[in-house]
Amino acid sequence: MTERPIPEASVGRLPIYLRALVDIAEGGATTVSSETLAEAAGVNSAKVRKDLSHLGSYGTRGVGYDVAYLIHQVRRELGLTQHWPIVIVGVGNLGHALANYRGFSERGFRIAGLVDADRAKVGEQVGSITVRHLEDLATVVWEQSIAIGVICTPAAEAQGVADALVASGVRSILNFAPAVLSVPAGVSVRKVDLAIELQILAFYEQRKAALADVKRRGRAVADLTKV
Amino acid sequence: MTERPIPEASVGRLPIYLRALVDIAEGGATTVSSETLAEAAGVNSAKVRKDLSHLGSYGTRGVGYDVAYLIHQVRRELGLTQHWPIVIVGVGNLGHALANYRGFSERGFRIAGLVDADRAKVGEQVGSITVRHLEDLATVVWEQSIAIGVICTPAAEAQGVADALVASGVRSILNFAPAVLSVPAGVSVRKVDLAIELQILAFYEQRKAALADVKRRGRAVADLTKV
DNA sequence: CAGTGTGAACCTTTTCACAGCA
DNA sequence: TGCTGTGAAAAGGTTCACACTG
Repeated sequence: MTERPIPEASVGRLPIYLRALVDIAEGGATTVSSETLAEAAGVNSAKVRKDLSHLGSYGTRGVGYDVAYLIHQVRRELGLTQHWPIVIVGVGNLGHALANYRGFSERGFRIAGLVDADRAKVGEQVGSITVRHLEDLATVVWEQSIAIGVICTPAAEAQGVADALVASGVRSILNFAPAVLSVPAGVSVRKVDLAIELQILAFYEQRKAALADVKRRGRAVADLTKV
Repeated sequence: MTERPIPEASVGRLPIYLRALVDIAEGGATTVSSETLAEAAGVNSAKVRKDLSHLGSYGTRGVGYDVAYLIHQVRRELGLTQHWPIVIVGVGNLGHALANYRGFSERGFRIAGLVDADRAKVGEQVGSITVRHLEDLATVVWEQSIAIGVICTPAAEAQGVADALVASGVRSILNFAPAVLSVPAGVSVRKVDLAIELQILAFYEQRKAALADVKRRGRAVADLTKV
C-alpha cells in the first residue's frame, strides 16, 4: 500500500483550488462539481478530478465535492492547519510591501521576523514587528521557530543571506532577488522574479505584434502560421 | 522552411540565461560553454544547448558561445531591443514597491503610467510619474503606447481592472492580485501569487518534517518512501 | 442520470548519448 | 581534442472517454 507522492504539477495547483474553494464557500455553495471548480480555478475539469484524486476519494458521484470538507482536506494536505512563521530578510520597498501584506495571515502565514543588514533600519517598527539586524537572524529563527525565509535583498546579497538562513536552520526559501541560489540538498527554494515575468510577456507580445503586422500586409495564411 | 515556435518551457528560461549571461559578461568572460552557463542559470547543460538551439546555431564547437553575441540574440528573441512602456494599476504597498523597483529599467521596461481608483492617491508623485485616476487609463495607455499592464489591486477589483486594460488595448497582463482573470483570446496573462508560492513551500516543508519525524522514530526504510 | 475516478492515449519536456565540427 | 547540436529514449503532464456509483 505504498502511497505515491503527489505530482509536483498538482501540488502547484492545490493552492489555486483552495482559493477558489474559499470563494465558492463564501458564495454560499455547499457542494461543487469539478466543472464549476475548474472554471473558478481557470483549468479544465479533468485536471481538477485527477489532482483531487491524489488526495483521496472525497467526491460523491452524481453530486460533486462537499466544499467545506474539501477545503479542510486541501488545507491538511498543504500543511496549512498551522500558521507558519516566516522571516523576511531585506526591508526595502518590496520587503515593506510584503510585511504589510494582509493576505499572508489569511492564507496560513505569520510574519514573525524582519531582518536587515542596514543598521539604519534596525529598530524600525513595521506593523507589530521590530526590524532586527542580519546578525541576529539565527536568534530570530530560533526564538520564533521559523522554517520559511523570504529574501528581498538586492541580487548581490542574496547568496550570503541564503547561506545565513540555511545555517540558522531554515529549510525553505522564497527568493525575490534576481539571482540563482545554491543551497544544500534538502533545502527548497522557489524564485519569483518580477522582471522575468515581464520579459516572458514581452516575448509573446512581440510575437503578437509580428503576427498582426503580417496580417495587415495581407500575406497568405500559410505564412501566418509560421510566425 | 516553416520555423517552429520556441517551446514555452524554453521561452521561460531565456530570461534566466540572459541574466546569467549579463553577469558572466560583467565578470569579463568573452566566451562561455553550455556547462558554465548551465551552472550560472541553475539548470543542466543539455537543456541550455537545446534551448539555445531554438534561436539558431550561435555556438562554436569545441569553444562555446560568444557572450556578447548571445546576449544580443537572446535580447532580440525576447523583444528587448526596445524598452516596453508599462502601466501599473493599483498604487498600494506592492504597486509602490514595483514603481520604485530599479530593476525594471535595467531589464527592458519603463514605468510609463501609474493609475489608481482611489482619488486620494491621484496626483501623488512616485518617482517621475504622477498617479492618475483609473478612468484615465485608456488615455494613459494611448498616450504612452502601453502594451503591458500590471495589476496590483485587491482581488475583488482585479477582473474589472483587467477588463478596463483590455478595453484600452492592452494585450499582456501581469496579475499580482490573487484572483483568476478571464480575458478574451489573444490577451496573455501571467499570474504571480505570493501566498501561493509560500503555500507550495509549506507543502514540501511539512513533508520534510514528517519524514524527519519518521526517521527519528526509527521506522523501516520501506515506510520512509511513502511519506 | 449526473458527475466522479481512472486507465489509456496523447503531447510536452527532459535527459541521454554521440556524431560531427572548429 | 572539446564542446555544440540533435536524434532518440525516457519521464512527466494533460486530455480523453467511459465504466461505475450514489
